[in-house]
Amino acid sequence: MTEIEHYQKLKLELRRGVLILAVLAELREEHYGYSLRKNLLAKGLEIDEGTLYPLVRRLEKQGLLTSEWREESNRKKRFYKVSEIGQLTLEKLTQDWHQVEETLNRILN
Amino acid sequence: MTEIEHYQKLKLELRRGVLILAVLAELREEHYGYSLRKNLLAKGLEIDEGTLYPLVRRLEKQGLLTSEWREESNRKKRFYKVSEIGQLTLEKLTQDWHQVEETLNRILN
DNA sequence: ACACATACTATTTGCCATACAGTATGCAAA
DNA sequence: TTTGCATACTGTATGGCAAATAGTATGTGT
Repeated sequence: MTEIEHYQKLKLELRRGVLILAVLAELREEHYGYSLRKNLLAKGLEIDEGTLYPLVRRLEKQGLLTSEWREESNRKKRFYKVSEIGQLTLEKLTQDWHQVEETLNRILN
Repeated sequence: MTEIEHYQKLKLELRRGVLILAVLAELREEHYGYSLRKNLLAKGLEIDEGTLYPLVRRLEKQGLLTSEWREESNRKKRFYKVSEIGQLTLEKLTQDWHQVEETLNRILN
């Protein structure tokens, strides 16, 4: 493994925990998979389908969001939205995030 | 698994990628394992030994830091410090971090 | 004796990325 | 008009890696 590959891997690790939080936050408003992905991309977060779908699946299994098949524009799509528990979890995680942010920035100085 | 356990796990995920960056940053100055851990703790980042030691071992294997056994205060300790490559990687990752920070905060609003 | 200092490892668990694998719709060119 | 291509849209399998957990072990000062 080259240095560059190592670096890329570390960079991925950095994104990792953030994904869940981003998805939860974005799903305060209802989205289907594709639009969720596009929205996150527009805000600067690229996430592959093969990463996103298992992720929402996991979050749903944990009760943090709900999903429903519906037809829209002649197409069946699966719509996701945070549950109440998901909303609470999001709020707590947001606080945790700000703490992590502070701590790391303190260390980086 | 209960909701609380899920939450705790997510919180851990959030810390995850940050650890490497924190360790690299802290090792701009030389430390041995124990003092490294104490230092990070003092700055608000708790990290278990069982996490820290494999981590530094990994970073060393990747060439991001060097280590050396030395005696100090009648005790042999293993001292760690970032290498040149580690320093460069740290700088790049720091930029990446700030970008992640921006992106996530944008999504959270 | 006890607490603290110091270092290290094995196992378990879970997740992300990668790659693979589709269906359906609209539109343009042939 | 049908072939083909783009893009919308949704998933699954697996492999490798990493953090947490729960240990082992020795030394030192009080």
